[in-house]
Amino acid sequence: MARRYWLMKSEPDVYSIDKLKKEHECLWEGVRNYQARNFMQEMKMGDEVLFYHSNAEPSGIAGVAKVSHEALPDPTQFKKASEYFDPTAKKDAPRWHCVKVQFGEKFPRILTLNEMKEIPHIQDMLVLRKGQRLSVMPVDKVHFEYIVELMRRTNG
DNA sequence: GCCAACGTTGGC
DNA sequence: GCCAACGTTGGC
Repeated sequence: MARRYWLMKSEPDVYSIDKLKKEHECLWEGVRNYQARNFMQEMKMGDEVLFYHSNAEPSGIAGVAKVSHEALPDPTQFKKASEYFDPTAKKDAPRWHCVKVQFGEKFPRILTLNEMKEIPHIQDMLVLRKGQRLSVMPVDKVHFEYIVELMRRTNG
């Protein structure tokens, strides 16, 4: 199956692209939405990810990451002390799964949500749909490539 | 901090 | 199965 493309949101106060760059790889734990979880379960090694900073100043796409491990049970669902603890999850029947992602590149600047709204070529992106609150969602290849190219040209 | 747009829960 | 209440997300 062909490589797929995704967008994953993270609040930079919680986990930013700089932190991923430093740690090289991370487990995308804490997703507690079934639709988002299901998308992570579809992810394959090597799939590419737009790393989106949400609830940020400004919000927007901060860079690119790559799926480095396919979905596995989210360990935080079993940890009582975790804010992501889920008492209904059982070890032999985990409810939440998450992938690992690996740092790809950090854009020279954030491609802000406001800018994205002004780019005619990418208006079909799910992330721009009003009321779209998913934290993990698919992205069309053409949109992914358009954004990456745009930000690479932006350097100067 | 506000609040719209969702998703989830639970009473019936 | 309906739907009101509640919780969460995330832009603003």
